[in-house]
Amino acid sequence: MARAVRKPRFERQLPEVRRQALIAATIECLKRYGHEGLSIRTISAQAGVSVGLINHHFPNKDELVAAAYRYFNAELVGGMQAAVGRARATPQARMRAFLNASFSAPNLDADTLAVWVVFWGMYRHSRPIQRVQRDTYQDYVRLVRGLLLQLLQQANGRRRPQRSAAVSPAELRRAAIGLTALLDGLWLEWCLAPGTFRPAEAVKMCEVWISSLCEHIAGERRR
Amino acid sequence: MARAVRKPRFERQLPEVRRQALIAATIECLKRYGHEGLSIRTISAQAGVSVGLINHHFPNKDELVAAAYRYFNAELVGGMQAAVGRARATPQARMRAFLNASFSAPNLDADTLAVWVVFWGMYRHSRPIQRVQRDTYQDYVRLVRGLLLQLLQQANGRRRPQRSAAVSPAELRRAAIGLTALLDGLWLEWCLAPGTFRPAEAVKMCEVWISSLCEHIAGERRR
DNA sequence: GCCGTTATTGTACGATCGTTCAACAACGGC
DNA sequence: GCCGTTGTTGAACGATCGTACAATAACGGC
Repeated sequence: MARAVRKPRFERQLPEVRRQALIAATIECLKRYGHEGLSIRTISAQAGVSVGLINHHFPNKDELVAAAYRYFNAELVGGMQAAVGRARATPQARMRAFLNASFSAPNLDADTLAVWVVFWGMYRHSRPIQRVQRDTYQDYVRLVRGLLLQLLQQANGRRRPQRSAAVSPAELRRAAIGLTALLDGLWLEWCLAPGTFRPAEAVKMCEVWISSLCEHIAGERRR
Repeated sequence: MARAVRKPRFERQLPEVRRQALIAATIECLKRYGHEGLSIRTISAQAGVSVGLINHHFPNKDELVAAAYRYFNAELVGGMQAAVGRARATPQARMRAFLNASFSAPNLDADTLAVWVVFWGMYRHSRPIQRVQRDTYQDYVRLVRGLLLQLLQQANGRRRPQRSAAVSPAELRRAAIGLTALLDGLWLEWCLAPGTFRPAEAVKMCEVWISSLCEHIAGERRR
């Protein structure tokens, strides 16, 4: 009888790989069990490792959660940037790609909202979470402002082709605030009650809002 | 020497009074410590009572938290209705009162947002919280739709005074979805970063959005 | 095939959690 | 002033939490 091949009790992984697996397990636990899923034992069971391993790769639980938050943020912003990058190079097409990505999976999902909400709930009392927020939020703001700036400059240029198509920082600021609010609000509403409207309606509402914004700014300029 | 007046070790309260005090303490703990403030010991300390008293007035912690959520919701909706009730009886004045109340204390407050966020985080996994949400959210929706209906009917009536000023349910539905989204989004943004714009700007943005909505609907009708 | 490195395990510890419950005491009724 | 009702206390319980740590074993280098 051939000697049985002894199966290893566990498999060693590169720290980088294991860290990422633990981060993924953390997010999965948040989706499944909400805030109560954020325990060392729940996460390690989800990842298929022992309780002690987490503290070998992360100094403590807060840092693991912060790393998961960082990854979650990066996934969102990265997905958005990629969607915009795949679109045609016109301001309209880029903005439409951004809106479509905002109102489709994996962003438009009740599980995803649940994860965000738990992270937000920690924001005020967790230093690591605050650090991640500060680092990553700027990327998102830059993306939105960039898309809006292109659109507004074009709208200005069409109305006043002979002059500079500059858009004032104040105008851009207000436009970004408004669009972000409408976007987040619609996204929130849909995730909380998915049946009440279709994602395409949300995209349409944002586009209507943007176009009326372009007209308004151009109108102000002509005075 | 006069006999010292023995000070009572504690004061008995009517169950109604004590329950309300425990609810207030729960909300206060949420404001101060976030999700981690939601422990029996933290809450009882905040209320100045012993750990055992909570389970004398509430069957368990979840029911106390749900009662706090119910109270928090009722405070919001009640405050809004009162603000609208104090306004002049014109649709514009009522809507403006609603918007002003939305973008001022106690609603527009980072502490308040923190409390909401913790409640939202429990929504998917706590039956009692779901029950409260179902009971109270309808009141808010009814208020917003009522205010919008008045405005839209008036806008319709002015454009077509000779005919019925009816507003289709589909139009009202879309209007309510959009206004709620813009409102919530702006409210969220302000609470997260209070410095970026003034509350009055938020009110103005909502009013601009509503007026363009009125024009749009009236325009559709004229075709 | 042995060895050193280190990823991994699993027990153990102290703290804190929600809940229970017997004892206590405040206060109204008489 | 005594009594019954019951709001209130605080110790105790078992469960679960995050973390520490010594033992283990997988795997690459030689």
